[in-house]
Amino acid sequence: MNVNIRTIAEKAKVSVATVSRVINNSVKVKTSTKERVLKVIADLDYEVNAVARSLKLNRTKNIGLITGNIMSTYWSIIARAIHDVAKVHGYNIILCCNDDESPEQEYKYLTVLKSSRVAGIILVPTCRNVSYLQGLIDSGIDIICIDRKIRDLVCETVLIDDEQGAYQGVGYLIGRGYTRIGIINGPSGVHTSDERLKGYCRALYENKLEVDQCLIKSGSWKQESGQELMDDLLNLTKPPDAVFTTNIELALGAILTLKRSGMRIPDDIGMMAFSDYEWTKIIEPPLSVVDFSIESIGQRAIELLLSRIENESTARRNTEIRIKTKLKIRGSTL
Amino acid sequence: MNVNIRTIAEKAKVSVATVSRVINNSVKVKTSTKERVLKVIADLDYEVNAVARSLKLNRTKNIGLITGNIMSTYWSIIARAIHDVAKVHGYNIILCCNDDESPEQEYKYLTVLKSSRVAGIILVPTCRNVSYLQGLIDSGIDIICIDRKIRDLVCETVLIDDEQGAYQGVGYLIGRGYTRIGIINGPSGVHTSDERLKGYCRALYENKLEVDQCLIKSGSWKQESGQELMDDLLNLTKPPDAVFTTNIELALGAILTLKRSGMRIPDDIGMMAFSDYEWTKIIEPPLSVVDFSIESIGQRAIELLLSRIENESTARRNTEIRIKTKLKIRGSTL
DNA sequence: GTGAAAGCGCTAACAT
DNA sequence: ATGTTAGCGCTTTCAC
Repeated sequence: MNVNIRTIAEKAKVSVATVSRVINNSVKVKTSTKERVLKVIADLDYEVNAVARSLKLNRTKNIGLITGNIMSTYWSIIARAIHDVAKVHGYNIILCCNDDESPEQEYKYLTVLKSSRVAGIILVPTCRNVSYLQGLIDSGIDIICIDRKIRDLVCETVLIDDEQGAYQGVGYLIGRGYTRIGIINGPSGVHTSDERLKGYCRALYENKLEVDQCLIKSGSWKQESGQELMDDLLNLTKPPDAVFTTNIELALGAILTLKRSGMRIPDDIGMMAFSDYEWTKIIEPPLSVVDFSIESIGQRAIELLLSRIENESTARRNTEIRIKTKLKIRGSTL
Repeated sequence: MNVNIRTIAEKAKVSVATVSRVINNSVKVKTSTKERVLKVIADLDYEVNAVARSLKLNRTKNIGLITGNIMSTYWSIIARAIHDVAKVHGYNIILCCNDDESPEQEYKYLTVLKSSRVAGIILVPTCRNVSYLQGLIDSGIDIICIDRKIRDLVCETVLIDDEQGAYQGVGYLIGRGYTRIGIINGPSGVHTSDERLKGYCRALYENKLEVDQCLIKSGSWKQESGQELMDDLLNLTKPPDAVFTTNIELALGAILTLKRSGMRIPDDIGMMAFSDYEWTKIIEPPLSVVDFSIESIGQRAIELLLSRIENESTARRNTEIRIKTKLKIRGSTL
């Protein structure tokens, strides 16, 4: 027995329109009437039916977030940042995890979110449904991409300065005297991996070091992958004297392998990772990293999105925000 | 220009009722008609408006998850497990983080979720809005509590065997010869902390060791708290010879303090934590823990919820599922 | 097997 | 300042 706007109207002896006005504070309502209505609302514990309101307005207060594996620190920090800002503005987050980078899953999430009339979407794109995405955007759905830039897509995007970050990190290793530097990377073909690899290559190139394909390893973003790829590097005829891993899970796996093989960091091998996390400070030696503000990605993205939503902005913008990186040197590098 | 069920009906020369029947596969529709309708739907890229459907049915396909800080590994694993099962059944997750255990925030989330007609709610309760919660449950909203049992609330609940877990862990420490065992705990008054403390006390008691209040420290669940409380323990006239931390963030903080003070684990001090995580294996020495399947909590909870939702179960059940713990002994204990 | 029509709870244009 | 009413897009009862 749900109490609705009509029940309130009857009890308060006003029309439903007036109740609606009171609820929304839209038009001036005589103070005495307003108070009477509010009293009835309080007495009956009335709450608006958000679904009905959404149907009428053709828009919900929900924001879709299509992200990677929420169990990974990285995505969870971003999700949290988005959640917090959204909350302040009265929006809920619908969480969609697509950790295996599946374009089909992405497509499905997008259609479901569209069908449920979300106010907007923040997306970590697989970069495969480009024309579908452009269609959604052009049809007026507010979408912000994060973490990856899609060439040929007109869409506001927030990402890390991946190339520059890797360049800094690898450049530092070179400066410290390492000459055979391996890289343990995510899947190739993915924006983030490709950009970080570019930075790695540029650092070598500018320092007149040869790029040895044997030293370039790529796999999934997961810890197990870090373990295996580090094994591969160790088994090389000429193994590396330093390794750069492009995320923190990969670093975890790599270090695990190194420990098992009895290699000493940083003497036998130097280690540096892209992205910092809490446990990097308590391991022995503490890990040197390319650091950046992960939450900024989420914050900038949700701010961008909310400004589109609330200003009913419909312009086809192609903004690109790049979060800066900076080195944190600890004990894992000479 | 949104295409709706009426557009489809007109183009397919049928009534809206028939279109609805096709969409929902509800009643038998003549094959030829059905195909004609499906063709139009495909041609026009029609998708049902989930909001309108929800208004009619008075229920959405969204499930509210009110949890702790999603950035903490623990909650993210649970959220992920819930998400995955929900996805298979066609439900979305609305993520609500309440990491500071605020009853007001919890109340607000509950009202918002109710107002947006979620199909059900999975809640990590603050244990403060008990009568309000009972009201919601009795009014027919399906709610599953996780991680904490609320006395006097008739509600299906999934939690860890906290008392037993702590008992096991502390019992093991005692068995290894430690006699002055400190505990770094979460906030007192919270079910989880209290239960784990009980287990700690029981282990001491059954082994004829005195419970020294100086050795019982409680604070927030966060890393910083672990750092500070470990400092306190170290500054005691008679510091502990082993420490049991009741979650993994606290362990991280405690270890950080230990490292800074030059204490050696496990010789100067033994360490054991409640709950395992990946990095526990790469630190030196690897951490001994009381382990349990975190995702099981989420899985059991969402299964319980879905069975209530889909069977339209309205019984006032008081099921209590407890996840079992088991020791993982590594190098941080003698 | 199919259609007509009521109605879910709300907002907003229009009328008074 | 307030009331009347149409209609958002859908499901479902009832009638044929």
